[in-house]
Amino acid sequence: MAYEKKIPVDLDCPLRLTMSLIESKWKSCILDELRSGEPLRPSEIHKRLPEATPRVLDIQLKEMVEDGLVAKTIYPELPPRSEYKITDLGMSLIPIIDQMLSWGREHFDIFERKYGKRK
Amino acid sequence: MAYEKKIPVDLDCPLRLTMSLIESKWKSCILDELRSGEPLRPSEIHKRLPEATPRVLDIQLKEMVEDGLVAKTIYPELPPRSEYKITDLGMSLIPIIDQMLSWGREHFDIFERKYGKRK
DNA sequence: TCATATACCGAAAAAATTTTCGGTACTTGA
DNA sequence: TCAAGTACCGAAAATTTTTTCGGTATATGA
Repeated sequence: MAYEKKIPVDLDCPLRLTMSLIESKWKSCILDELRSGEPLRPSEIHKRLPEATPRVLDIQLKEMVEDGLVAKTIYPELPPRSEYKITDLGMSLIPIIDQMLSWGREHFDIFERKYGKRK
Repeated sequence: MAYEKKIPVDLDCPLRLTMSLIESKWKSCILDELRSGEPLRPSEIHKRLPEATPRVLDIQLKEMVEDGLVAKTIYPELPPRSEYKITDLGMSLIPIIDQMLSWGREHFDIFERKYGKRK
């Protein structure tokens, strides 16, 4: 396989288990994009997260499918079409995503002051 | 400086801002250990998180101090003594830690079945 | 015909993170 | 005297994650 984590998830501690499912660079954002329940094509996800390379989205979506957070449907069409849809398990993480979103919005100014505007 | 992140926190998106403060390997666990408000010495934190090397705890605590999640007190004694205490800002992340803890406990069995017991 | 788009994958490079090891300096207890 | 503990830091190695680049295959529209 092209790319594989040594240990898929961390089973030692419930906190690290949860973290290991969402801690890589774009997974939490992908969950947020899929939260409506509407299935999205990879190119559409890339349009919504343009700073992520298509390759890394591909890799992380694959892991999320493996972990059961997202379901993939491949349509045997040409040109190829596939869709990713959040699962019930993935949806159960949305309250955590929500809390992180509102924490980030609430405390944004502290870090903007501290580390300055970027871009 | 010995070790420094290129970009301390990610200011582009509130979700990634929050994630960037806690996503490295032991930060969420450190917050959980400090949540009582009781200051802990580095050696004590290491005792509670024995799988983390003292070096990585040292590095991550330093970043957490820099980010304002933890406060450090150095006592000018010999042998040296220092203590880390969670700040109000760090404490405001505890509800997120709690949700991740209970999510992990709730869904532990799925991943144990899937990826097997380790250790 | 030819560029573009679709989805995906391999391989290598680059970057980031963590581990390992050793060293500082001083104390206490065996 | 000597091992162990305290906190910390530098440097290099190892590992993990992300980026970059190119390639597969086919269809559509200019």
